Amino acid sequence: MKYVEAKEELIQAWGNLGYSWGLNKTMAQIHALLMISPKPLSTEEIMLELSISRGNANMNIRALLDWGIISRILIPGERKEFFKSEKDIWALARQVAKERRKRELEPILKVLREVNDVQSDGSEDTKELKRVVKDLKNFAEKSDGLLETFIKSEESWFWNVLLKIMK
Amino acid sequence: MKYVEAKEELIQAWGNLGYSWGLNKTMAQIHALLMISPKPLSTEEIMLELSISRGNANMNIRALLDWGIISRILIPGERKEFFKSEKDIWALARQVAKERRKRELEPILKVLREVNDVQSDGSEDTKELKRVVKDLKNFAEKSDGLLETFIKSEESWFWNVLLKIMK
DNA sequence: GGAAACTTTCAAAAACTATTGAAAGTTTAG
DNA sequence: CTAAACTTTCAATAGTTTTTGAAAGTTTCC
Repeated sequence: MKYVEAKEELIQAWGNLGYSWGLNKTMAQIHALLMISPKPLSTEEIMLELSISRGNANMNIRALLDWGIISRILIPGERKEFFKSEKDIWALARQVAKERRKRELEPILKVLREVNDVQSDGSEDTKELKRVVKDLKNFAEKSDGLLETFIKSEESWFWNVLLKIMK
Repeated sequence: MKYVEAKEELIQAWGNLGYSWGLNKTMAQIHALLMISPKPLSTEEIMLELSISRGNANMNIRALLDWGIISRILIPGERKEFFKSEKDIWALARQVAKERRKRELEPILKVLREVNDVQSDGSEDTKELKRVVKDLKNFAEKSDGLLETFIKSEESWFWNVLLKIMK
């Protein structure tokens, strides 16, 4: 397989995966492009490589900065801003986990805690609801704890533990 | 908090979480409704409770069946079909993990394996690409293994192991 | 100051996804 | 066989998200 072909396939595939991680398509593609680029790229270069508009590039670059998975680079003697991606996939995964925890898990935990003290009127419906909420809450809290551990962990330590589990 | 209020909040919140797990909004809401219902519901009842159309109800029920997270129930003496959800959240999480592994992780692994044998022409770009692909592949394969273990594991065993990790 | 280089914004357009509901299809009971 | 009960389909519509690009804003340099 040729370089250009491989590059395109990879951007495509990473775009899809990023999408299922909660980024949007363009965000994920910009990230993929920066991942495989040996040097930082400017907005201009990103627009050109991915054939996207200036506005689109700008917005998604900002979103990536916001998620903390790419960073702004100032090159001496250049007026443009350049961007580079965190190349360590482990760090990236941790960052994504952190964002998603904040954006997704925390809101549902809040609701579960509220709903938890629904008035029990003794009916089947209420009983079932209470049971389900209890289970969900338990599950969500355990997941939250696990995520927290993951986010704070060291790569080698984590994989070693998992290796043991997977045996 | 009153029952009806709690029910609505929960359907809403579960709808959002389901969405971030890869279901769509209505799918997730139908699932939430079935989760908290003590008895199986018919399409009619689902339509009514969620104020959605027949077609929409039908399609999303089918999608849930497809994901394997709800099941069809035949009640003797009734001609309608009824549906109930898997109530064990652990089993549900495992099922979702299984589907997403199939839908998301497998395709990218395939691409990574293909892209892996790009011709190295000695340039910086090619070197960087190879490096990134190697890392991604390593990460994706480890994740795949972990997911596999999770999908096949027993609840109590899994949480016990994780509890130990999290200390 | 003012012009060039660059970044940000945002309303409009395009692309994509979800929903409706009526019609067609299927199954069951008598 | 036929009517009633129920399920499925799908073209049209509604709703949401993404993208565009031109204009406005900002920074830098002489």
